[in-house]
This record gives sequence, structure tokens and C-alpha cells, in this order.
Amino acid sequence: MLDAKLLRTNLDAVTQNLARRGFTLDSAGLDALESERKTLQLKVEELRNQRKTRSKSIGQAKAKGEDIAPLRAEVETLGDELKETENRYEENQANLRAIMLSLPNLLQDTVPDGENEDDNVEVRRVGDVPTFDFKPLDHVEIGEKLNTLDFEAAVKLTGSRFVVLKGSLARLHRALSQLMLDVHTEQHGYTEAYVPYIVNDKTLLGTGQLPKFEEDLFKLHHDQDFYLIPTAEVPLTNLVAHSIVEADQLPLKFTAHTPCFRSEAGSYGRDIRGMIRQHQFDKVEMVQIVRPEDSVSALEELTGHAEAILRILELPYRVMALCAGDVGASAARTYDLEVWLPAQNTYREISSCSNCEGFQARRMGARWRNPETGKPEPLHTLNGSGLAVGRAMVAVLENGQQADGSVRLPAALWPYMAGIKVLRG
RNA sequence: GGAGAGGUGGCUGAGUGGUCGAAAGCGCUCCCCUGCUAAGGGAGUAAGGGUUAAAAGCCCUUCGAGGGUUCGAAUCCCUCCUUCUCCGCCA
Repeated sequence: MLDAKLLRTNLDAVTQNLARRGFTLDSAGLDALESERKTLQLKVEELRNQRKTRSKSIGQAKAKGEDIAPLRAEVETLGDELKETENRYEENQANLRAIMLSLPNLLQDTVPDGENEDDNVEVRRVGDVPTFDFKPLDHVEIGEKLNTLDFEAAVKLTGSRFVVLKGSLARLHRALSQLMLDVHTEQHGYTEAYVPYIVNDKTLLGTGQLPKFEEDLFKLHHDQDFYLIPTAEVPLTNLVAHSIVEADQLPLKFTAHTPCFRSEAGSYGRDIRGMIRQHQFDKVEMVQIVRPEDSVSALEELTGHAEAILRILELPYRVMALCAGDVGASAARTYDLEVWLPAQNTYREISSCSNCEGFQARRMGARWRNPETGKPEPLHTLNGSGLAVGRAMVAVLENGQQADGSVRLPAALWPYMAGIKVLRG
């Protein structure tokens, strides 16, 4: 959510900024709603004030034993007018709120121009792309040879876009998430958290998945509005919802390994094959809660933390600065990490690291007490994958494959694999 | 799932349908006193919003959430959420 005051005082600048995303803000309509708001709010408050003072005078008259009947009759009509004005005010508020909740975040000036992912800007490239003296297989074929990847079983159990891992790949999947968690908690200063995988609608509103992106979520049949989490960003970031954090507590850094559930409603044609795009996948997530003045550098740091995992896994990757048209609605700036996948002969997204500034904080009511002003102010939130576990496994398999169908594992994984250094069928 | 008792400010905890945004205590901040320490005295101490160029001031809202009764609700009624105790069930 954007700062309502900014919208009132600087609507043109907001409109221009959002236009970079390709988002058209109906500034005239918003302006009209806003002036209506002002009128109605003043009226409502005036009427409430009258009712309050007169009701008090009734109380006083009663205490003195005077006749209160005429006073009561006077205030009664006031109530009707108040009710009517309040109704109009509430309707206005609901309209304004709906618009406010649907506006995306303002972009930082450093975000490159562009319409879609083709316009993203490569920031750096790390690691050497492996060369093979045979035609590299994709992870599906590798998994079949290892006899550990079973999509048919998943179809039987559930349907498409799920997977069953067995034996060494199930172990590898677990090893990867353990490694990531250990690095973030032991080397990067994150506090590990275990969180609910089901959250309510208010929590999803806080981080910005609702109300606009409900079709991407799995909703439960339940008497409350419960959803499966699409990312641990949701529960982790909302840990500070409706609270005021003392300055000396910042920054807060949380990490969690969770499954993520996405209906991916808008992507039925894409990545049909393999584990790249699933309804359920595991991810180790990092979240930072920081002072506003620290968020720009915190994004660099957090992105570095995700990169560290790729380096440890000896995977070649590149860092992309998302362009204006590709930055998610809650973010002010985003880096994607893309890992090299030999079978696709390209880099594919494996992490997304975003600075959401005060956007989520305002939705969540998450503030810190600024020592300079003594007042509670919105804090800044950041999140990033560190990393998507399934895609990391795909990358390890494809980059480590050998001519005989075996897979060489990076040394960092050996302790987590009971000493196994090479996967064989 | 069944029965019962609660949810009040940073915390503990009073609260009569009317002057209650709310006693008191703790904590915190500032000041005074005390030659250190300890103790004592005084003042202050919620959040959100509006009005304003901004501030001051003034006003509105908030006692778990949402409805209702009433001229007036922390207080009465209804629904929901949640915490605790006992029973049942279960990992």
C-alpha cells in the first residue's frame, strides 16, 4: 500500500512512477473520491461531536434531576442524520480502500525501463558454464536413469504438476534444504523459524498476495478464509504485522524452509515437463525487516546471501535487475538470480530478491519507533529465495551429470549425503 | 468435539449505562533531592485519522473483531476469533 498522504499531495508523481510499470492510475477518479472523502469525513466528525456533547449534557441534566425529555428528542434526529452520512462515508472509504489495495508499489529510480522479462538487465555473471562431450540430458531423463524421479506416481496420487522423489533424490532434496538453512543461520545471521503453511486472508493481504492475486493461491474449504502459503515470505514477513519494533531490535532476519503451493493459473502452457513449475515445491526463504535508510544496502546483502548458496553448490548463474514492467506489485526493486541449466541451454530463475520498502509494512501495520522522531513509522521489508530447493536440485543434476548417467555432487553436499559423492543408477 | 472462565494502554490489573481514553501499580523518560550506592519527591508517558504549507491547537476513532439495543456502551444483547481449565480424541 502506498502512503495515502503521498497520494493526496503528489498524485502526479505517483501516476508517472506507476506508468513505468505499465500501470494506469485513474488520477481524476481518485481525486474525486478523495475530495468526497474530505467532505464526508468532516461532516461525520462534526455530527459525532454534536451527539457526544449533547448526550453528555443529558447525563448532566439527569444527574441534577432535571427533565431530560426535550433534550432527548433533540438528539434523536441528530442520530438519523449521522447514520445516513456515516453510510455514505463508509461507502466512500470502501471504494478508496479497494483502490489503495490494488495499487502496486512505487519503483526505485534505479529500476531499468522495460516492459517484460526480455528487458531485464544482466548485472553480473558468475561461474563457468560447463561443457559436455556428450549431449547433456535434462533432469527428467537423469532422474529416470537414477530411477528416483516419478511423475506418474504423482499423477496417480494427485494430478499433474506434482512429483514423487525416491531414494537418493529424496535424500538430495533434503540435503539441499539442510545446507541452505545451515548457511543462512550459521554464516548469514538469520534466525530459523518454523511457521504455519496455512494462513488467513489478512496475512495474505499484508504481504500483497490478496486481494489481487487470489487465483494464484490454493484456498481451503474451511469456515474461515484459509490458504496454503505460496511462499514463506508470507508468514515470515507477517511476524511483525501489527507491531511496533524498537529500533535496537533491527534488523530482524528470518529464514524458514517450507513447502510452497501455487496454482499457477496463468501459466498452463509453460514448463509442462519436469520439476521447474510445480503446484508444490520447497523453498528456503530469507526475510529481513530493516530501518528504512538501510533497505537499499540490505537488498544487496540479501541477494549476496542467495548467491552464496549458488557458489557453494558450484552452480553458474547470473544476476538480473528486473525492469519496470517485470517487478512484482509489492516490490520497489528486484534482483532475480538465474541458474544455468545445460539441457535448456539457458539461465532459469532460481531466486527472486526484493526490497518492498514500506509497501507491505503499511498493509501489515508493521512499524518501528524512530528514535529521531520518537514516533512509530513504517519499517522496510525485504525477501528473497535462498533458494528454491526443487530448482536447485534440477541445476545440481544437470550441471553435474556425466556421460555414464551418473551425477557428480558438489563437495559441500557430501556431509549431508552420508558421504555419497556421486549419484549412480 | 463437549462444559466452564477470561480477552482493558509497553506489562500487571480496577471499572458504576453518562464528565472513562479509561483507577492503581510496574516499566520507561525528564526534573528535584541525596557527596558513591540504595532510597525518596515531582512531572510526563497509547495508537490511528482529520483540519494546517507545517506546527500548535481543536476534532474524530480505538477497551479481541463484527453487528445490535440506547439520546449515550469498556459496561447490556447476538455472532465470530482467541486464551486458559476440565473431559473426550489424537501425533
